[in-house]
Amino acid sequence: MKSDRSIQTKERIWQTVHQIPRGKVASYGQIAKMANLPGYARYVGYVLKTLPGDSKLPWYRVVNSQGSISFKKGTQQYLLQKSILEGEGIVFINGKFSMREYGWHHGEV
DNA sequence: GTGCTGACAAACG
DNA sequence: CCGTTTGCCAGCA
Repeated sequence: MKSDRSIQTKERIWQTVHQIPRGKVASYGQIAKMANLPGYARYVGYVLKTLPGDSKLPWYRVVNSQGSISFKKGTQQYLLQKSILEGEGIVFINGKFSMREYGWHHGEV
């Protein structure tokens, strides 16, 4: 069995991602830290990757700490995430955006 | 158990 | 600013 702990861990990550307000983004490491799981940045990526297709989670608001999308540039996934974020008002310049401007801090809406 | 992988991140040069 | 190295950790073969 997949241990109850890992299940709750995933749910805490889902909850945290769910709280990211529209038009803002958060890094994998930041999500992990907020979910009280420092060091689990890569695991956050894994959790999002294995989300069920019908999930309503705003996975596209999770990006890397360098202010860019973690999918390989040019892939369908990269383009999808980029267009959704642009639709929420985020401006890309050479594949990057300002974390200082769009970064989310727990507590703000 | 062992070794490799990855939607990461920070430190180097 | 960019490519590389190192640290990280659960999943999976």
